[in-house]
Amino acid sequence: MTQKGLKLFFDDFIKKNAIFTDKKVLQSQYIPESIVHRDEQIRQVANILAPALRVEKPSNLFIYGKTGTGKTLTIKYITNQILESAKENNVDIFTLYINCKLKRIADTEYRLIAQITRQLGKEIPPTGLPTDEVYKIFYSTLEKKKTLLILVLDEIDQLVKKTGDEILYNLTRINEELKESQVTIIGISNDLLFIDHIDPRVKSSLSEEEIIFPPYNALQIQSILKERSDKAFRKDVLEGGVLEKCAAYAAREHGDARRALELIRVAGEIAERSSHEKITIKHLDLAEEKIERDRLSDIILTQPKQFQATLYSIIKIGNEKKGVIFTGEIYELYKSLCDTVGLRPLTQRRVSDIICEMDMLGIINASIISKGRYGRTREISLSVPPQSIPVITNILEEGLDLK
DNA sequence: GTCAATTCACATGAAAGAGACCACGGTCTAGTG
DNA sequence: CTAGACCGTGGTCTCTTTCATGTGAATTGACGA
Repeated sequence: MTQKGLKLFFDDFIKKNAIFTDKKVLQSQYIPESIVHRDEQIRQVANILAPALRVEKPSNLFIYGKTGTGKTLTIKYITNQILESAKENNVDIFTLYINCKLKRIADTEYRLIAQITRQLGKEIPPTGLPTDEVYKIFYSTLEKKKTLLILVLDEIDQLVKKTGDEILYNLTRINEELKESQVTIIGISNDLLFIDHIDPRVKSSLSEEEIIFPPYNALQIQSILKERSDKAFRKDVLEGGVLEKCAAYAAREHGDARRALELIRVAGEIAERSSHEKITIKHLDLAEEKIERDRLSDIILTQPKQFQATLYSIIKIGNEKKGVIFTGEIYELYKSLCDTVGLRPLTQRRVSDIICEMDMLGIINASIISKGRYGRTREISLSVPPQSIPVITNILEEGLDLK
């Protein structure tokens, strides 16, 4: 494209009838003015948190629900509202929202406490201090504030899975240590069985109240999509059936509204880029493919070489022989691959874990089977759509310098 | 034929080590008046 | 005399290894009918 051509391109871009009117409505951080299909949950949460406005400590609260069922959205919405009323009535409330899954921010005990303290306005070095020192600093800054802190810990199950439930025990004991301030904890978890796996003492004090967010059904997702897309898109850009199909996709995945919104947004982007005036079902299919592909290459690129080598081995074996693959085969190929690439091979123990991680990430399907006399192993198959395999192979070969 | 013991090929768990990163306090060094 | 460089100690964090233990059904082999 010449430079003059570029100017034309941009001019053209502006003139063209944009598909979006307000794209951010479809992004996951967006908080709408009203939340549909969650009246009951909102009422319950509001009831539980309302005492805060009278400076009484609300009960700790635990919220369960699969991804994309509006947990985070609802909590953010309600805490915002509470803050507003608190401001009007001159009540001293502080709310903090922390996502425990964020890497290098709040995914260990130290980091979580440090992050909370930072948000309270006290700088804490990212490492180097003993953990109980950080606790002390946290207590004293909170004590100085003399406030009621509502602490929202999103994806708390991830944190506990990684670091153990000691941290929860410490958190629930905060109030015993504090005189001037109080803390209410709201835990949000995707894992419905999570609470059964933690220490009973912690359990009783942490989940004084429990609320479950059920998945949306296809109809509900449809109306959510309808409402958002009315704001996000220019009128009549959605071809008939697109919304319905999009909702159906998402309902299939345990009613994940976030996914549905992402899907329709990406479909819109694809349509816009290919200068279509309307979003069709074809765009939707393309969008689904693109999302999956982006997700995969994102995962692969951010993983260490060892992970890539293992995945490459799996793909290679999968190409050569149809059907299922076993851990032993992968490890053998992986070892020789390390030899050719000049990588120090990891132990089988570690590779076994890597395979398990891949399963979690949804790149492969692994299930443990026993072949009786012939041992016990994982039965592995790729769960990547076949058309993506060449793309992935390319990425891997590049990452591993195999060309 | 039946049934318990054996056996395979890993899975899974726990603990601990290596190496990167970092804060803190003490000591050394060079520059300044 | 003092600010800044430098060093040692002690801490966290991630990735990994080492060692130990667990596991489920095909196979084996003893046993009795």
